Amino acid sequence: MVLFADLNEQDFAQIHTPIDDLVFQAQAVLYTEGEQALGVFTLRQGMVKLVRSTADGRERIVRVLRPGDVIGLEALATAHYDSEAVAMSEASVCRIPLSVLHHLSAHSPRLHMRLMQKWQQALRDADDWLAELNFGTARQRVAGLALKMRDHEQPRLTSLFARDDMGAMLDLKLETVSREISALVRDGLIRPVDKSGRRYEILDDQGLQTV
Amino acid sequence: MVLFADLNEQDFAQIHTPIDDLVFQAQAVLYTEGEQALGVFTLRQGMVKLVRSTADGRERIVRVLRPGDVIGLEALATAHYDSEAVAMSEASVCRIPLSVLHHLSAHSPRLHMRLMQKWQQALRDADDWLAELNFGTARQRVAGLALKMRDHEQPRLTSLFARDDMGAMLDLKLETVSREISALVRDGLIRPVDKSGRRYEILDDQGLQTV
DNA sequence: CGAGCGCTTGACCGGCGTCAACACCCGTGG
DNA sequence: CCACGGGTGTTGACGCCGGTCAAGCGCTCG
Repeated sequence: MVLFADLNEQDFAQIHTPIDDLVFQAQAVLYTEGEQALGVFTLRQGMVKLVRSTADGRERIVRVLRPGDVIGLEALATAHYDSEAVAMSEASVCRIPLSVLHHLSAHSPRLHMRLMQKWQQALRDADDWLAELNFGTARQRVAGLALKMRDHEQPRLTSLFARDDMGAMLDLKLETVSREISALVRDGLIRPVDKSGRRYEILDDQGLQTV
Repeated sequence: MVLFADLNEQDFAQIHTPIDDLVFQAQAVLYTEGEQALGVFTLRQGMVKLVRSTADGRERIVRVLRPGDVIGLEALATAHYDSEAVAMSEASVCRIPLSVLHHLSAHSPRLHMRLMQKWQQALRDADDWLAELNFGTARQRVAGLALKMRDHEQPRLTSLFARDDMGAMLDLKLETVSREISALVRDGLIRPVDKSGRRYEILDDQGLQTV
């Protein structure tokens, strides 16, 4: 598993509470902003978006989590979730009770280390979203998102999202997103591989970076 | 201190490496992006900005740290800094060697808890900057920054920054920042308290939130 | 086959960027 | 003491990028 990969037998023996395997449908809500936390999730398959509502009611996607990421880490510190988590596709997760993590992080240096890496990665991701995807022209943002969402196994392919979701990630309107994607296709930087508008092939990643 | 507030004698006895008190002048660089990390800093006085450079050379301020915040937490996980840290005013800090934190976080549950709270706070801050300050119109962003930078002791007062720094925080040009501040003053929401353009009094915080 | 949803495209307009001039503060030197 | 110069903030004119409103297209599903 994501967090337990390098635990030894002694560590596992300390886990007395069951760890659930769960599957959420697309659009299902894992938890809501401010909700009392039961546990932390690790993501095995699918994608999950973290959504925040501003004081005046607008919704903002602050990050997208992919397989291997931890969902709701903040619950470890406060027992509440800071944002809403919504499955963007069918998502299979493990739910790990807070008690298990609190106990193990104090008694297993291996899990302790692993958790710290996850904190660091989450913070780095958050800063990346701000510095790379929410900075500059609409063209630059869309190009940046296409690069960030490259497939790990097949780096020539990338996954985009519903246009209004992309708008909420990049602080653009969905029409602008659509226009910029069309422009990237027209300029020969990417090419759609299906008719859904979600999967694209990257033809010129050098060009995408220097847009 | 920020991290050591609730340690007991036994914990302190485990600290064998000196912890330096340092003072940085305004504009001084605490560390640079990617640099090998010597330690983690806690901020006692002053303000520090975290700056990232994008692939194409633009500079982006991802967060501003204030007294009580930890600078360079990511070094705990990777021994490298993810961004550049620059003092915005004279800043006094403590530098805590990585070895001290690694040792204590494994042997003192109190520091362990404290560190986790700092990770959570840093992540929440990062998401706040994205969701509240980099979303919506120029007016909303400037108003949001004024609210976020309120003085803790005197909530009617707020500290702004050099206009180009504010631009790098909000993804606006400095002229736009200047115009929007002038507009907020003209509309009676804030009022300058000195001639430097840095300190303002908040006259209508309800109005600022609902801009 | 029609209804509905999401994506695309067009026309128009407003907000923000660009370029420029100017005001103000402060330190320096005649 | 005042003149000068540089740095920073403000304000104006104008153009372009992206938002708004609307129409149209293609896919999916009933």
